Amino acid sequence: MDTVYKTDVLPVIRELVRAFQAFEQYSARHVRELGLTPPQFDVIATLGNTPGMSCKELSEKTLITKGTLTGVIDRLAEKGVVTRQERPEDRRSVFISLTAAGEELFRQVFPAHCDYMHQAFSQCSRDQLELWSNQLAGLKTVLNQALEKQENEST
Amino acid sequence: MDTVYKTDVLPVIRELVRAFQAFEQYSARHVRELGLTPPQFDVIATLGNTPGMSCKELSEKTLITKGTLTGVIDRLAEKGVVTRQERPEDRRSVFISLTAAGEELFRQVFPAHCDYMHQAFSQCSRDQLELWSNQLAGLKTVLNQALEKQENEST
DNA sequence: GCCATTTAGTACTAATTAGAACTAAACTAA
DNA sequence: TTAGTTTAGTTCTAATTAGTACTAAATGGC
Repeated sequence: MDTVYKTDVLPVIRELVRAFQAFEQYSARHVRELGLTPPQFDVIATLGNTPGMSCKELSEKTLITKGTLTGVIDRLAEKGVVTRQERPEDRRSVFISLTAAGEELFRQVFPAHCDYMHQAFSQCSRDQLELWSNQLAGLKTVLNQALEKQENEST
Repeated sequence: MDTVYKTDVLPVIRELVRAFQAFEQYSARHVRELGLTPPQFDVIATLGNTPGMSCKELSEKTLITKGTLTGVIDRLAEKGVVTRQERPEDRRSVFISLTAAGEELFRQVFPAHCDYMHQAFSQCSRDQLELWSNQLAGLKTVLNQALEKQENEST
C-alpha cells in the first residue's frame, strides 16, 4: 500500500479537532449570550421555517442522538419553546414543532447568530469558502465510509 | 464588504461539524473497544513518551478544560494508569505522569489506534492529506482570530 | 390473522463538558 | 514587606453525551 503516508494522517485529525473546537468556542459564546445551549439553538434553528418534524428527523438533522434529544426537548418544552404532539398515523412517533413563542425566539436568535458567524469569515473569499466546504465534505465522506465498513464487519 | 458571501458560510460550518462527528464516531468506536473513553485515550496518548507534565500543559495539549480534566485524571488514577505528584518548585502545580502500567497500556493502545485511524485514509493520496491539514489549519486560524477578537471586545 | 422483527421514543447510567466559585500559592508593584 | 493581582487546580452545578435496556407500536412474512 503506497497511497497512505503515516506521517500525514495525524495532522489531518489534529487540525480537524482544533478547527472544530475553535468553531465550538466561537459559536457557543454567542449562543450562551442568547440564553440557550448549543444543542437547544440547533433544535430551534432546525425547526424554524418548518411545520415541525418527528424526533427521528430532528435527530438526523441536528446529529443529536435520540437519548440526548429527549432531554433537550424536555427543557425546551419547559421553556415553552416547543411542543410535542401525538401523531395519529404513527402512534410511536412524536411531532415536535415550535410554539408561537418559539417562532418569535427563532426570528430573533437565528439571524443574529448567522450574522455573528459571518463576522468570523468576513475576510474570506468565496473561493476559499467553497474550497473549505468541498474539502470538508470529502473528508466527511472518507470517515463515514470507514465507519460504515467497521459497522458491517462487526455483523 | 464584498468578500463575504452569506450563502457560502453555512455550508462550511455544516460540513465541519459533520466531518468532526464522523471522526468522533469512527474513532470512539475503537477507543471504547480498548476499554477507554475518548478523553482518557487522549490523556494517555499525550503523556506517552514524555516524562509527564502539569495539568495546565496537559489541558492545553488535549483541549480538555481544567475542570473536566480533574475528573478524567481522577478516573485514570483510580485505574492505576496515571499518578499525581507534588512539585516542590511550584506547590500550586501538579505533575501528572503515566505509571508503569500506564506506559504498558500506552504501548498497547496507541499504535493500535493509530493503525485503526490510518485504515480510514488508506485510499487517500499524500497530496490530499496535506491539502486537508493545510486547509483545516487555515480554517482553525480564522475561527481562533474571530474568537480572540470577541474576547478582546468584551473587556 | 399471527408471530418475529423492526422502529420510535423514553428511561437510565457513567462520563464528559464548560463555566463559575473557591483555595492556595506565586508574583508584582510600590 | 505587603497588599493586590494572577495562576493552578479542585469543587460544584446544569446540561449534554452515547450506549443500553425497555415499552409500545408498526411492519413483514407466512
